[in-house]
Amino acid sequence: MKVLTKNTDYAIRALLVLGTHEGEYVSARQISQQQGIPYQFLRRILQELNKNGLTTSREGAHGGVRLEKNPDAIRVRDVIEIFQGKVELSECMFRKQICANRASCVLRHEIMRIEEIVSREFGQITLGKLLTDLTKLNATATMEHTDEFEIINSGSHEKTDSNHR
Amino acid sequence: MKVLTKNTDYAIRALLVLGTHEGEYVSARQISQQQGIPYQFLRRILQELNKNGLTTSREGAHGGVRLEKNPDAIRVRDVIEIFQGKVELSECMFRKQICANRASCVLRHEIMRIEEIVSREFGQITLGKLLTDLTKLNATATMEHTDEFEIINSGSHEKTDSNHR
DNA sequence: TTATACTGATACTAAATTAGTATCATTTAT
DNA sequence: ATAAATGATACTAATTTAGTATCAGTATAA
Repeated sequence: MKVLTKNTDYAIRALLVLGTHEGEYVSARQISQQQGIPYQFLRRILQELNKNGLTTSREGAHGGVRLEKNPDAIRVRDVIEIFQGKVELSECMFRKQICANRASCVLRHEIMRIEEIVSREFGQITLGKLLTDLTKLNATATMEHTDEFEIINSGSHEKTDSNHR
Repeated sequence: MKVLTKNTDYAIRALLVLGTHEGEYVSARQISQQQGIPYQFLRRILQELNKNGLTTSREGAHGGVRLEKNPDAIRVRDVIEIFQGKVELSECMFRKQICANRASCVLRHEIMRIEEIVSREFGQITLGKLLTDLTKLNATATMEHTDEFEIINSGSHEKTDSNHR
């Protein structure tokens, strides 16, 4: 039972990076490398965030993406909805044929209730909150190396795409 | 964001049918027709329920599947876990590389919390409860035709598989 | 004025999951 | 014997998720 897809996961991590650089434009390449997210995949994700008004971008050298909205106004639920559709009954075998069958009707009722809970919970987690958590975590973390909160993606199979032609 | 797959959905509906015939063996064909579930697909689902001890079966003519456990002892969560894996972090991009990255770490923390809530909620819904709901629904439902709670699956594309060779 | 570092747009492929179908062997009631 | 059932398992199709590639255009700065 997968709750978050990579899309959403990467998007939130990217937003966290942007959140630690508020006002600045950060390039997809930089985020990709810092977070170990496949470059081209990330690019599409960032474009999607742009289209949804969470970020804005600047083209050309020294360009990149910048957080547009206030971190406290960005809810994890919003991001989930961009990439995975509504939490509440998006995939609905139900709405189309509402209670065509009473057995699915009673089940549906319970599922809707739980989906509402999940929606509410994800609606309460803002980027601002995550950034605070991150700061705390970084503060506690026995102050060693790493000037960022990176600690890359344990030597996985993923190439960060080193296309510096 | 799909919460239940067809597998799970069909399984629960099948269990509801069995629950309304406690002690009796009901054939896959019968359930398939009553609920509009593709026959072969349902067969595999029932075998899975058997293997997990929720039901038992009898072969041959007049055979079928029978509820083995008490409806109050069957939780929707159990069924979900059979077909979709654990609610809590089954798909874990996390457990394998726990907090390799602090950004995913803060996110993960929140997701785990929500998954626990979901798990708890689904753990509280038993087949017994659904059966009660169903009975009420049937009682309220302006007593017309339909001697069962069927009202088949609105003329869909699915064939119930009329393989009566 | 040209090389470089970027984004925009979009098409494509690959992998994984979900959904559904088919077949054959065996069992059991009649 | 035959029909109605399950057991086991292999197969296909559809959908979703993940990832790659390419080309056009823009801004900076040497």
